[in-house]
This record gives sequence, structure tokens and C-alpha cells, in this order.
Amino acid sequence: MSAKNSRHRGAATIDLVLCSARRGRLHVLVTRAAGGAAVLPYTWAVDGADLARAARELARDVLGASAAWLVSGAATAEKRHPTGAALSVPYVGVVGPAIEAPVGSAWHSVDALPALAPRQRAMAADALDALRLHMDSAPVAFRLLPAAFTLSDLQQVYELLLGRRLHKASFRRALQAAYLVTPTDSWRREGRGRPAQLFQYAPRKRRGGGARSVRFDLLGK
Amino acid sequence: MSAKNSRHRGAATIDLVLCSARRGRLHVLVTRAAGGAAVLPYTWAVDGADLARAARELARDVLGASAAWLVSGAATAEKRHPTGAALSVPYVGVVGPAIEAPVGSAWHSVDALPALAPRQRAMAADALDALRLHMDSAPVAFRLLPAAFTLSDLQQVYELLLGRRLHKASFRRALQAAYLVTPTDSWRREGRGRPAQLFQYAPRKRRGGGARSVRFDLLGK
DNA sequence: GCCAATAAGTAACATGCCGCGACTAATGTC
DNA sequence: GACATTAGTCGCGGCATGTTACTTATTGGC
Repeated sequence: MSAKNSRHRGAATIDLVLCSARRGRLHVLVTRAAGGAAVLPYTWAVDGADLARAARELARDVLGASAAWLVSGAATAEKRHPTGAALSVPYVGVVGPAIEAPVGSAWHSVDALPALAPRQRAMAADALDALRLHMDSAPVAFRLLPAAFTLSDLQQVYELLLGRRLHKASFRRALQAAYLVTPTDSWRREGRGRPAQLFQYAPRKRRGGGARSVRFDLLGK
Repeated sequence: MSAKNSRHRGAATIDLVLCSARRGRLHVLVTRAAGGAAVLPYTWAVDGADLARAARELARDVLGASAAWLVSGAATAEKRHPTGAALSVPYVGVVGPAIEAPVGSAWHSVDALPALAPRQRAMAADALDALRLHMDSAPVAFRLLPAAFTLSDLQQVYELLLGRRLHKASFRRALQAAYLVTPTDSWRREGRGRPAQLFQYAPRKRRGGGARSVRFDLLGK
């Protein structure tokens, strides 16, 4: 254990699983430590400092841009952290696809991650489930996109998060009914095919808001 | 700061928000500390020990029964913990209604909690949201009930969690379609009215399992 | 120019789920 | 035996979703 680690004996790390949708796959930002080992970005928790704020600052430091959305995961003391820290608090964040990885780090597909310390490997493996858990009540999918996006882009992100193909007409009908997006007067030319209109995330009030019903459909797996 | 607290300087607590459905309200188990102050049960995190396991053991210790379901909340360093601990990891657990509070503790309605330390007050306030977050993908409602329950009991728990009245016929139709319960040959007499059949939670395989679709309905609030 | 290929966007029908009211069934009370 | 009370079911109408087919707009090849 290094001198740095012993200074922090008994303390906790804040670990960041930064996610981005790239080429139809979910990617995670992995940095290279001094020795060349692959690690997720982390920082030490400071007594009295807000953990979520620290995670946001870490995202800005490592990425040069703020995370568009962030959620805390389950703190864990299991398995080995790169630092040997006893306790780690994971934060899962998302950014748009235009954010490039700074030098010393790279986006890796969540299907083919490099060798991480076991605790960080578990955090990365749980990231998609964390996004799925919150995507119905938080604009996770929209935060994985730039401010202006096409409806096909949005559908692809939902397909990525759900792990399932969706039907275009149904998707757009449901989206329309939810009053979540407004069209802009910009159109994107993709090369071939008809240009696509760009939309913005702009949720509006809706009657019957929050009156959700029972959902048994996910219970029996 | 006491000697005990300074021994644990920089360490983390595991805090337990034990929930139970009583008389149509969600209740939380609150214990009385030596000085008479109201506190949620907590323990100190031990290096190398699994946090979830520690939370389960804490539940058994304080309640004399295992928590029927348990989930981790977001670790927090904000506000004041009764011990002055820098970091706390909340766990939200549920038990059935037959579990009585041991001496030195009591069930309090989440609407009328006694004065807790600010950090624990926040944990208790977040408990219902945590249950709501997981009730669609985990059998939270069923774990708030005894092993054998009536469908009216189950509906009341769902109404409690959703904060909304449900229609009997719709509720039962959806439940039937989900293959989640099986009838027993026991019936419960409530005093007046027709006796109710008792059911058990016994989820069975279902075709098209896990093929969930988009849900925009909770997004715009 | 004209046509095929490609992708965006729309229309219309079918199916299924859900809210709702009305009904039946079984028990205790007066 | 009438009534209140609670459990449980039936069926209709409306709304949401799945699906297929169609229209529109662009690029590229001949």
C-alpha cells in the first residue's frame, strides 16, 4: 500500500462511471493510471464535503465538461479497489456523444472493457442497470444526446437502454403524447435519405400528471 | 465529540430505515438512544465487511427478524449524523405487519416522525421514494405483507406506495395477467362481509418476459 | 433528366390493456 | 328476513400500443 493510500486509511473513494452512447453501444470512460493500469476516475471523499458535488467536480476535471446527468449507486466495500480503499461510492453519469475523451483516457464499449480492479469492474457492470432504473423518471436518454437531436437518434438511445428494438410509429406516437420535445426549424442531412428534423428536450405540463398506475409487468422477470 | 466517535473518525455508518405498512400508513422503526433521543438504527462500517450483509445483521439484531427486502440508498455526507460520522450509507428495508417493535423502539408513521438528526431525517424522508423506485422490478409490496394475504391487502399496499386509489377490478385483472400469485385454500373472515381468499406470492414464468417498452409517462412529472 | 435506394415521417387498422360502473356472492347485524 | 358490508366478477368503452403500408425528401447511378 502506498504512502498516499495509508494517508487515506479507512476513508472512502468516489468513483465515476461516465457513460456515453457511441455507434449504438454504451461506452464508459476509462483512464490510464501512472503505471498503465486501467481505472475508472475516482477521488477521495473529503469530510464534510457533499459527495454528489465532488462527483460533479470530478467529472468536470476528468472530462473538461459537466456530466449532463448523474446518479449515485450503492456504496460498496466488496472486492478490491485500485487504491485499496475500504469503501467506495459509485456515481453513474451520462454525457452527450460529442464529448471526446481527453488524453490519458478513452471511451470503451461496456461489452469490451479493459481489465479493471474488481470493484470498479462491478461498478461498470452495474451502470446500465442504474440507467435503466432511472430512465422512466429522469431524462437519462435525452442527456445522452446533444441539445438538438433527431427522433431517430432518440429512438436509438432508447433501444440501447432497453436492449430491444422499437417500432418507429409507436415510439413517435408515445413521445408526442408525452409532450416532451419541441421541434426546431433545423434539419439534418445524413447523406442519403430524407433530412430529419431536429428536436429539443422541453417537457411541458401534462394533465393527470404523476397519476401512475400499477405495473406488474417487470416483476416476475 | 465522544470517545466513541473519535475512535471512528473518518469512518462511515450504515443506517437502517425499516419500513412496515400499518393501518394504511407507511411506518418507520425508530429507536431511543441512551439519552432519550430518537435515532434510526445504525452501525459502524467495518473494513472489509460487506455493507449489505452488515445491514441485514443490523436488522436482525434490532428487530429479532430478518428484513424481507432491503435496498441501498445514496451514501451521504451532508447534514449531521447522530454520531457525527462523516459518511453514512442508508439502507431501506421492509418487513411484514406482524413484526412488533422491540422494547426501546417503536413504529412511527412516516407522516409524523419524532425529531431525528437531520441526516437521518433525510434518509427517512427518502425511504418512500426508494420503495417506489423499486416496486416495479422487485416484490416490495409483497414483502410488506405476510406470506399469506388477501388481494384487498395487496391492493392497499399498492395504494399506499403509489399514493393513489386503485380500482379493484383493474387491479385484479392486471395481477392475474402477471402470474404473480397463487391462491391457497384458506379464507379469512374479517368480521363483517364476505370472507376473502388468501394468496401467496409465487411468480411464474411468463411469455414475452422482460420485453418492456418505452415509458414516457413519468418523465415530464 | 430519370429511376433506384435510402431514410424520415404519416396514416390507418387491429389488438390489447385499463378505467369504470354494474352486478353477484357470502358473511354479520338488527 | 331485510340490510349493511366486504369479496369477487362481468362487460362495455376508451385509450394506448403493435403492425403494416404508404408518402415525402434526399443522394447517387445511368
